[in-house]
Amino acid sequence: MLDEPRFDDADLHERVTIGDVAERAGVSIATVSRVVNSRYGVAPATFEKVKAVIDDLGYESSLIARSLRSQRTHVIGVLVADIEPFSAEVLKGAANALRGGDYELVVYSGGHGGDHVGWERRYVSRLSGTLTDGTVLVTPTVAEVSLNQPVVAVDPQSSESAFPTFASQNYEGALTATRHLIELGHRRIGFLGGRRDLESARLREQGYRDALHEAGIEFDAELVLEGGFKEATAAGPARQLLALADRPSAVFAANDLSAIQTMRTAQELGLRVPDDLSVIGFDNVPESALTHPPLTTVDQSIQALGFEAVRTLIALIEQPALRREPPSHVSMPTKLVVRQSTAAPRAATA
Amino acid sequence: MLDEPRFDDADLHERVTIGDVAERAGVSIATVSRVVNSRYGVAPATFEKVKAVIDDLGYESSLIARSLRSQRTHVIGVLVADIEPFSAEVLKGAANALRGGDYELVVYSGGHGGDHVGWERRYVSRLSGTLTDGTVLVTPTVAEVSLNQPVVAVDPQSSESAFPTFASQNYEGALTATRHLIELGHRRIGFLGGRRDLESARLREQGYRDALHEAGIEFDAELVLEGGFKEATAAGPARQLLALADRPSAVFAANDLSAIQTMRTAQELGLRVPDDLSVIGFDNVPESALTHPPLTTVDQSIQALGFEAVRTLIALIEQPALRREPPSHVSMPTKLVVRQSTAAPRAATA
DNA sequence: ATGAAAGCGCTAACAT
DNA sequence: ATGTTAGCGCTTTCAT
Repeated sequence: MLDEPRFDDADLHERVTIGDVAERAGVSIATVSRVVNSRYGVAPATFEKVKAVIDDLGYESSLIARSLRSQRTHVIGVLVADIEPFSAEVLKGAANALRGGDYELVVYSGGHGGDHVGWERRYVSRLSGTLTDGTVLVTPTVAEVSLNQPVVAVDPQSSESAFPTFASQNYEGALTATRHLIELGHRRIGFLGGRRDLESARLREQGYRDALHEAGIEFDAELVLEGGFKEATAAGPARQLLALADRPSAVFAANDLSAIQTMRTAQELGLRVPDDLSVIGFDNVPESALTHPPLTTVDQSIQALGFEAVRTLIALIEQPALRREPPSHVSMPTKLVVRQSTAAPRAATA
Repeated sequence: MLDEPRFDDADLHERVTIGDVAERAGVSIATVSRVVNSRYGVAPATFEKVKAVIDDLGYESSLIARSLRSQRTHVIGVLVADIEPFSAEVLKGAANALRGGDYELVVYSGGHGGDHVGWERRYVSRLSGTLTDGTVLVTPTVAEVSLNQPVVAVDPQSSESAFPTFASQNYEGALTATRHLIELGHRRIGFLGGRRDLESARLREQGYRDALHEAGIEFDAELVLEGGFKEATAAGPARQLLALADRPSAVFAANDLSAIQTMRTAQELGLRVPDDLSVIGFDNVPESALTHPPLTTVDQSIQALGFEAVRTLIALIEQPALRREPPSHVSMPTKLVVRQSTAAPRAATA
């Protein structure tokens, strides 16, 4: 029982290397390596002796040193720009796909919130061919990444890409969301768009436009702003939308985060949701249920996206022949989740 | 525009190494390294020339190779047993602390859900001294990890540990949760505990016991089971609790995941929540608002835990002198969040 | 100002 | 069966 615990030099043990083990066991480094990797050609007695020393010293091979030399690391990399509700759900799905298997997961996130186009190119080349056996790109800012190992993307730039992609039926989901508002009687519907470089953002906008069109509602460019998918970037456009002289009675935000920000902005402006303003989001991240009122949104199975992406990646890693096949482009269904942030407009029955 | 995109050899570009740059620029590897790391002693003309080649070739230094040689990597490691709602919130907080700074984040998760005691010892030694400048341990299974670089822990084994720890006021939170049930009129209250090796689990059980005691309710060992904090491990104990001849009218689950599992089990057994059974959780992960009915729970600021842990870790990395100070043990307040899974017991007013 | 060379911890040929 | 050796891509002395 330590009286006054301290992080002092006694705790700063030097790392035990393969050389330490070799020396102590009286064998060569190569032999230790063989034991560690259960290679053939080690005498049972030597094997046991080395194993004992390994246990004794508490040796663990350095993944980094090993990955520098050998091909397979049994590590899957996931590259995210930031850890926020959407990517966190992807990660949960990815972790789920790995459970029980013999792959480990390394998530790499830049500290800059991915505000730099091409960040993943940088990270991919910094990590791959080395640490990981394959990489999952989440909402990448580039459509192509050249790499000497398998890559798949979740919520890609384009589903025409050269590697497998995993997305939801964004167009259909956006149609459904907008129709929901129209059916409630809204005619003046704002759209707070996402990152235009992502296919998902483009398709959601198209769904919005087409739903208006089929309902005979004229498109008004004033009502369409880009919110960038993040709370910080959505704040300005949301305010702009709600400050309009002829304010929309409803806003379809291209993801939950910007929908949540829209609700916050509405509140700041003294607008009540859904009485004065209906808000609908997209994603159905868990956070969307925590708002007041709870957010109506379009559910996409984000975890399933991450799950399938990892499954496919592992298949690609283990069966190189598959890499010659045309890449699959998975598109998953969405579902309207009606909660309490949408209602009929106050003044109208339209 | 590719007609039928394929992942073929043309895409499998070899990694550009420092040697490629050196060769192309007609300088030595050492010089390129100096340019990359902005070291002194490079002629302006050489500097520019090399920089041009770097841009041209799209060279990025390998983090792995670099970390093998040099001390500082500007990467923070977070070790989690699995990516589930709790750890995901910690990660969001950690990412938040890194935003705008010049550290990057690597999350390492074993594929085995951390079902192996001491897994983090393994991962710490596999990664550290190399890839990362410091490590955040999340819900570790060991109290001490010896390492030649700073370590901090979130939701530790013990807040007596030799490194800084970050936890919530688990005892107080559990008191509050149990009192809430008692105030509603419950007398027969089950407790679905967590991983006993974690201090949080032990404190929550103590809070439960003490709240019963102060209310003059006799402790019944039959009503206390260990649920292991995960849905899979909680299922059995939850069923056992609800199948009791003298079934509890309320259950306090030691975290939200086991509370959610308890609600699910109740439903399977035909029990309505909260009419036939009240359920209260602990954590307030976003998922807790998604249940039917929404879960009453004790909120802990999980993201803040992750945030502060990273902040402290960075301070420890950048100011080695701090490592000689006694480690801080942060304890954050909790808050009861009453939603709809708790109510007065049906038959009694107690 | 620049290059040659050693070496970080490890694996994989190649010897023996 | 085991050891020797050559790197993996990089940083860092130490020469020049």
